Amino acid sequence: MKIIQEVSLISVGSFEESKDWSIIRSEVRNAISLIVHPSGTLSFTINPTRHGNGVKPIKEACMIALKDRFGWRLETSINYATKSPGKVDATKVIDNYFFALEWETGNISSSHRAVNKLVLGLLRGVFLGAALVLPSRKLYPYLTDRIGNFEELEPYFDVWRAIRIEEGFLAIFVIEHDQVDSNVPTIIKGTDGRALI
Amino acid sequence: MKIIQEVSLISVGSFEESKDWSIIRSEVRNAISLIVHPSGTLSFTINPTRHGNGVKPIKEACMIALKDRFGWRLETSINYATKSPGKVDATKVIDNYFFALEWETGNISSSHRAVNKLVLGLLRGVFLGAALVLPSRKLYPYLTDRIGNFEELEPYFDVWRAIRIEEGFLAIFVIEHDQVDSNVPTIIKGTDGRALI
DNA sequence: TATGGATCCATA
DNA sequence: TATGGATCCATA
Repeated sequence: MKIIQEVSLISVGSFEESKDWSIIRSEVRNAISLIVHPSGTLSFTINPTRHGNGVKPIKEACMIALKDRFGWRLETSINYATKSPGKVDATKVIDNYFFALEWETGNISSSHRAVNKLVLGLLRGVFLGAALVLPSRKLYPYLTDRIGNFEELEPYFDVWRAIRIEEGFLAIFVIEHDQVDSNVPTIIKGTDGRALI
Repeated sequence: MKIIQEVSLISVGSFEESKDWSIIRSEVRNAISLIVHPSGTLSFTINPTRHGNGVKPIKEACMIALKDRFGWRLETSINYATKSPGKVDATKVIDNYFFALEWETGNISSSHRAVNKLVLGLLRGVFLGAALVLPSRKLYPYLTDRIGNFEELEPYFDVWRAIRIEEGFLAIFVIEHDQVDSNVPTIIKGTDGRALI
């Protein structure tokens, strides 16, 4: 899988220039590059059937790489002191602080929650930085309908940029397939939502 | 239907003390009170089957009342100048400004988008004020699974309270059934999502 | 094609 | 019971 864009949605303070971010960024880039399809190949080729590919397996390889190669923790429950929202997909601990990563291939509305959650962690000071990974609009049509995608979230960026925060960093990685090929198998869909009809 | 709580999530400026808000508030309260089930009765009685009631018809009566009795516009497309997100459920025009209302019975993640959208309208200055209507956690178990509900959104309030804004007002109305009765029919579900399995 | 939604799933 | 998600629908 390739990264076609990186956006610093929130960058207050020096984290963006830190060594920590430089390392984390390269780990995330590296892990994303390890997502291939079909398995056994060296790049991510998608069958261009509209809404033809499920999203569940896509995240796998990236999460495994973050965990096994770079020592991240997966599905971390975050304690925000009081009433805490749930988990984030992956975290890396740096000097007793968390860097949090959310992989967003749920519904686009779920992407709003994901960003809100990362922002909350920054506000509470439990995250030093955070990142969201989501598909480009070019990949979007081939995946389960209404999956979160960069272009549809972008009009809301001003909301998060208006957050009053003392320190915090939030990056967005936009991912896309490397090639299109009707001969590769589609990615299997789960039984969620309305899949069984 | 009854309103069990009203929260001023954002209140910067004088809108909350204005005559406009006093009128709009009473219109919204009035419209919500007109939601009944089964139809023909005088209150909202729900069949307490877990996940047994669809949400689509619930909004109906309220929207019709806002439109027919109080002159609101439904499904208003909002022009936020540049890249604009879509529509809000209902708007009332006051001195060339909009008051916007979102009725949230989509997935809880969709409630995040709804608030983000209202906030964006406030930031852009196209809304003078805004309101979100959503079910209480007590009503929640009887509706389609994972519907937006107040208690699950509440942990995120600090995110929206941290928005840097010069002027704006955002209220949340929490609604609930008046009675529970196993003898009333369940509210019909649509064919959306995974309904047909 | 684009956007808000409605529905049910998986897992702790 | 609680939470993040995955899936397909309806409509303009």
